[in-house]
Amino acid sequence: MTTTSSSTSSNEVGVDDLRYRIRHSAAHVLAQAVQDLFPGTALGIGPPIENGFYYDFAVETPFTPEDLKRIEKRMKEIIKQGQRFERRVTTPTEAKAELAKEPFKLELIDVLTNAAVKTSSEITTDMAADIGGEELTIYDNVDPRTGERKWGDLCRGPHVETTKEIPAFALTRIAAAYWRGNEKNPQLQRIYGTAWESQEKLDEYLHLLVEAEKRDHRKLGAELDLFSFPEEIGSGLAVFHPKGGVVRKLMEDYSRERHEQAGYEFVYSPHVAKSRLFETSGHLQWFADGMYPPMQLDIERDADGETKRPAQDYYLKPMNCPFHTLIFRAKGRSYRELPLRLFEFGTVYRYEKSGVVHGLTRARGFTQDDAHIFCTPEQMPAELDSLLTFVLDLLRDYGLSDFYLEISTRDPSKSMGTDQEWAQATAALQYAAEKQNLPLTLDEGGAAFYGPKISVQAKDALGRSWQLSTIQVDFQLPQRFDLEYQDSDGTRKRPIMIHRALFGSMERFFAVLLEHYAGAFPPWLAPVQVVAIPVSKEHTPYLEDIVGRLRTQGVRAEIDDGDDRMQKKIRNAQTRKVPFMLIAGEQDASAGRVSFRYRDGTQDNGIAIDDAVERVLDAIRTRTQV
RNA sequence: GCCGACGUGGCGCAACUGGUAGCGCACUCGACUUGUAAUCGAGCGGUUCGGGGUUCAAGUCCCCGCGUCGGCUCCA
Repeated sequence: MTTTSSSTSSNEVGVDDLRYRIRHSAAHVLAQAVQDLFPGTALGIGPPIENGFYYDFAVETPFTPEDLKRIEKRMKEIIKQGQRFERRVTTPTEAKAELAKEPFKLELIDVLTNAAVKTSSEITTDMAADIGGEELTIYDNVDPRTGERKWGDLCRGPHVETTKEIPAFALTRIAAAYWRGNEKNPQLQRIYGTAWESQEKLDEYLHLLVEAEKRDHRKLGAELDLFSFPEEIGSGLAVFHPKGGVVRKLMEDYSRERHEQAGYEFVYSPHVAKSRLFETSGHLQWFADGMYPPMQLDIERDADGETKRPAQDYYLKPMNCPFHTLIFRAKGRSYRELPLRLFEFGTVYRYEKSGVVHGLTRARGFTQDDAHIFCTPEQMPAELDSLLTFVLDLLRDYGLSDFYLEISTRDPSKSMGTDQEWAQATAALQYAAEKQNLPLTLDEGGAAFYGPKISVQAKDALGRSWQLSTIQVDFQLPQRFDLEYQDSDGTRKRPIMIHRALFGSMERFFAVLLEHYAGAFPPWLAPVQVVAIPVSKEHTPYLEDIVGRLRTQGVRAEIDDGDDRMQKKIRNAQTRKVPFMLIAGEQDASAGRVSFRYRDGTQDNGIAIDDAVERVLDAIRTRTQV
């Protein structure tokens, strides 16, 4: 599942937390089991993580699922022994002698004991969790009866007292991971596991995984006939089918309506542009890796085949901002026009590495609900403030309600502009974010190349966090494009640009909603809102009248007049996750009434037709879930 | 991009250590006409992702592409 990790999750573990100790200890048991079963396996690192733990190993042949079962069995034996975790302080020299056969541990000792390196970003959080500390310590696993040392690992702890205090765990998957997270380093084999303070908690977590799999938007997308990724088009490039098209159109329509009310103006821009544009914007310098290679057009040759006029490079656009700056620049601008808010559902293309493409949440072509706000420095704080409120309100209308904010700051190695500009922009964002009274976290060095950002993270029905909206302050593009407006005193000034996308991308937001609702969209978004089911054929005309009434009111209502039995029709509507089933047989028809069945199986029988129609319309109008 | 797994009719799966493909759902047709999750019967549908190779014989083995999945790195 593609979620950003959440630091406010209830699963978060602090160093002293019981779960942290259980998971860290489980990682040690895992490593001991692996070294028992596969002698000579060198160890990487094995920290606790959200919901579990992992350990990296250097092995000749990757682990198989069968190996995993054996390892799990061995771990259970170790846990049963009740080995004690014993802390032992050591020195670099001693530790190196002891761990002479562990090349990766030797490297860690060097990194840890080298003060110059220690303060740098060389040490990742996971590494620090695993081995970092003021002094070097080794944790030994000791047989409680004989006192014999069974195993040990360079580690700062803390751990549980004995392995018996690992009440419930499971190994979940095998994967490869680069040593120290750097793709230039060798790849190790990583085993992931999950561990909890009780069997119930473990079962709960495993159930959550099953639930998440059922809700997987890629699966639901096929089942509900919403979208697909035809191989012929290319990896990461989706087509929306009619049913998915309805949902997407409704999402866009409502968004448009709200943007109109909030003072945005709609613009359109093409999908390709000459290299010059992206040179000016800085994309070719800073974002080229994420762009499709150029198309070379308009080359002219003479009779000998010699080039008379060189080719022009055209690029697919990876972002909409350069185009919007050109709209701003298309004429002289006055302070009276500011803030100028330009909105576009802009489709962009990014050359994602083949291994990262993931359904609609990580596509190579996607449509941003993108806007760029050009304003004066004085207007910026108020604009950011109202913008954040607007964002959160709109997301709530789509059924999300659990948010936290994240501020991403500059990565000096991947950005342009001056420190002062970045500081000013970051401060403005910080101020706006704090006013919202939502949890706020810091993502150091996570900003785009042109400016810092606030992102709105939303949690879905399963408690998973998704990065949705981003709001970025940008001093750079106005400079690079030499944007100006004339102020009231007649002088020319440079506007500030705010980039913002609420849904991030329509495709990703579609996927988030699909998973959030497990395919059971609220009536206002449901592709089919009502299915009418006659008990027998003779009641079809009766229901046709009602369906006709609903349709004239704009309701997406159908009648199932096929040859199936009623029970089958109910099952079909249920599988399609239609919010309202309207059923009528002799009883209802003779009384001018109709019966409801909902997706959860509840029914509400004998409702007067007027009331039934109003009930449907009301749910749609108020965007409530049924 | 890297490591590993995988790729069989629209979908979900089956086919022993190589002997030219079966099932369920969906779809089409026919019969049945039934108050809250699957009526019965018949039929249509696959050059087993693409291209090469090994073999008397390849869905099964080998190579190269393309794509998917789980991670790593990266990211909306």
